[in-house]
Amino acid sequence: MERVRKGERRSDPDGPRPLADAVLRLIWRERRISRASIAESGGLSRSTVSEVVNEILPTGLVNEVGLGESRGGRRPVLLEFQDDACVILGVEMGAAHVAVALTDLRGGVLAWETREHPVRTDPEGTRALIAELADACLENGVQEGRPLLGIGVALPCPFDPALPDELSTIVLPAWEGHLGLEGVGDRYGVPLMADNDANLGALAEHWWGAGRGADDLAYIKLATGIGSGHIIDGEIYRGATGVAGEVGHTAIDPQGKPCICGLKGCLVTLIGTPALLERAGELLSEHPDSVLAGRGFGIAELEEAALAGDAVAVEVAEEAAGHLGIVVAGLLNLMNPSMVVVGGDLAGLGELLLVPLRETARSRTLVSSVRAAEIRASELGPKSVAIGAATLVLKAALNDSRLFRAAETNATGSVGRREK
Amino acid sequence: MERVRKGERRSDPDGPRPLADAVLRLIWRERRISRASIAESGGLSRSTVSEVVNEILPTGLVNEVGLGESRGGRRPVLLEFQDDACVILGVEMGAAHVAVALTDLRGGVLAWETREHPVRTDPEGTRALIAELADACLENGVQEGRPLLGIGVALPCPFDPALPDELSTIVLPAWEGHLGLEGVGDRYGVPLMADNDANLGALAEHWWGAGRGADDLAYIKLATGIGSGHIIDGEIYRGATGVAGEVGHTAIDPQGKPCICGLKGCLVTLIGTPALLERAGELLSEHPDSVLAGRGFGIAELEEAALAGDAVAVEVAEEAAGHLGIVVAGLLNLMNPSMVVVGGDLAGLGELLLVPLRETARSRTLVSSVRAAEIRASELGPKSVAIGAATLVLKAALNDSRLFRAAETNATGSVGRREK
DNA sequence: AGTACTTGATTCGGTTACCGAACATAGTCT
DNA sequence: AGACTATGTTCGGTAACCGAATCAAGTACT
Repeated sequence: MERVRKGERRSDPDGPRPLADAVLRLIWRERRISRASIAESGGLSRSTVSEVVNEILPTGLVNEVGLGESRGGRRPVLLEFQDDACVILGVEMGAAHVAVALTDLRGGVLAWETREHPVRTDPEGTRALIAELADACLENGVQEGRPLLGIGVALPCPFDPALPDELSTIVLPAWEGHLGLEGVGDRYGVPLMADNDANLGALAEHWWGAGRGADDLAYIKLATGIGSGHIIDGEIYRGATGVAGEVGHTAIDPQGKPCICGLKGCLVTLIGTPALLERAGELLSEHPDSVLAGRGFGIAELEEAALAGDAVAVEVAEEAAGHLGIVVAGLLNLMNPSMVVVGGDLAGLGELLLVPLRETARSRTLVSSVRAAEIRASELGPKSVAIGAATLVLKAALNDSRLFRAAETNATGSVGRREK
Repeated sequence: MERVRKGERRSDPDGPRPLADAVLRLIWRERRISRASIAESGGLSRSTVSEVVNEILPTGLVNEVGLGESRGGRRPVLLEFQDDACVILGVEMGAAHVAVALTDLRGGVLAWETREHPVRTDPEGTRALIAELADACLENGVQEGRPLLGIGVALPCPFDPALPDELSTIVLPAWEGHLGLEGVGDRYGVPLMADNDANLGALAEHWWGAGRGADDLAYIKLATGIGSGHIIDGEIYRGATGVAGEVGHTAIDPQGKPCICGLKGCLVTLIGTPALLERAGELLSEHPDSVLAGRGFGIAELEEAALAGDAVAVEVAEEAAGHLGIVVAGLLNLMNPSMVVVGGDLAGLGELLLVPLRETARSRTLVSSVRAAEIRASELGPKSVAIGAATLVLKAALNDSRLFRAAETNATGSVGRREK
């Protein structure tokens, strides 16, 4: 078990408490653990652990919950992390919808609200909608007195946390380069933090979903656009300017269709949602017996048809898997993750997508350990990005427990909202 | 200026000294700095800095070298890092040659020895050759009494430092999976550490060459094979199993020539050294007036001809740049480094290679900040890998100065060799 | 030149965050 | 019952810092 990183001398009594935070993280990770086990796995003395734990207990994040099994001596007092001590809001801004999840401190979704909205063109309405859905989540999902820890926001565009006020004007021109969500955080008196949607999907799958235990993973989000998020050594990888993961515009076929980006044959022109629907339409002319024939259909219907074994839908999915496999192979060769998680529109197809995807990817990768990387479908499905947004806040609080302390003072008898 | 990471409590008097190491690193980085400036930029008190510096001075790694300019008060005593306090051996094992560099603590090459050798098929002879060249370097390049800090080794195959005894049997079958160089380290009584050659090329360019200041960079090594090394956040990135950077087998043309790896149209089948020579041969039949016509030529002659403006050679280089550009574009989109450094066989062509490379790469990348990544040629040329091997040792010592202390006790009056 | 002020370096006492030893507690094993 | 073992707490000790005071050596103003 890795040693706890010990703290440095503090001059400021309100400063960070590295050791207390490290112990809190350990308890969080183990869920239930005794003081003696903390000392052992953290490389600390029992006296220090006692001291630190007694500092943590009054926060309510950890409780003593009875005794464990004896290992030949006195039975240990079990400490348990209280997953419901706080709640977190995770907001997903899509290109054309908003979703809000309310989670506990273990990634569990307590409430979920989503609505279609022209996010790209209506910043003011989007801000109001986020507040509305957040209120709804807090009213439906919160038990009395549970403080709100913070709000995480997933953005459908590149985002550099180093420059939080510089939003990409390419994807969201109407937003004029700034998010303007400070008001939402102020409304509840909690911190607000943001990141790119694919990054947060990757984070969620790493913490709670298909990617548990994989410290180096790539998450590929298939939708209208195609992006990837990368976890490297357990942390979100953003690249030099925060725009890593623009995997959708990898050129597959130099002679392919022109893309909005100005290039030809980008992955997104082949397997972006519009391309999939168009391809299905093409195939329908040869297969008038398909269940999709003669009616309008969207990606949900296409997915359903594929699962039902419809020849056209299956063909579309297999072609998409082939194209995606080429890019995944390049990704494996270059970055050598231990896992690739596929999320978004087609992830629900499961093995129908994964089998041809794995075959293409593995036939195009060289080194055996690269080929050994697991390729899986998202476990969290459409909620992964919003859950990841909430996880961003949880991660920050576990790294600096002052966020927990700030939230406690914020607990209200009402739904957690604070009238200022 | 970033704060120095303060030390944890030590129970072991021979344990690591994080603060002393951090101060030493700061002095190394600034080269000349006063105690007061260390306190300021490290976020420490002057009293602590005095104490720590007085602990460092007796090691001889840092000396007081006179007074600096007054800033309105007493003139500061300047401390200077002694770049020549130790020497380091950097060994490059290629597929068919061995090179050894002796460097100081600032990446300066004090001696350089290289010889052709069938490394792949002759492990025992290679080990003896490494020892021979190392001896030669120490005899030529070392001033009396300079201790040897350690030996770094660059390997022409994937290497996972977590499993140092499992060598890829694909690239080096005759080595039977283990390096067997412990004897060389023992011979001089110093530690020996290894890594992949492209990783070490990246490290060298990041520390001393074209990549200085770029905390996220990719280094692409063009040779018989093609590999890349990646620096992420200032550290070598190895991926989950230590084989990241297998960029040579990215598929460019699914209908292309078969590659030794079993795929078709890999980058290496288009711009690996043999492919370049073959392509030049093809073009010669149409251009009998080329300076290359009617004689045998290797990559050095091809490079020379291109620099002289020979049409065939220039055409080969430009085609190669185009193929490489496609892969570089994918790399930029995926990993968003701030710089790409091209090293190896063609790097000497300079702008002749870089201009078409930049054009292809930039025309195939989307986000403006990705396109802003600089694409440069290696500054360290053929020595970069061996220098990087030495840098691996330097880096380790700067992270744990006990290595320096161990080396001091090892100083000999002779060439640094120790008869055991 | 003399004086006030500034910056640099050292000394020394104080504080913090840890450890270790001793002890109380509560279990198992024979 | 007695020996032994593991858990948790108390308490004194100490390494690794800081801060204030002091000495040192420069600049700036009068």
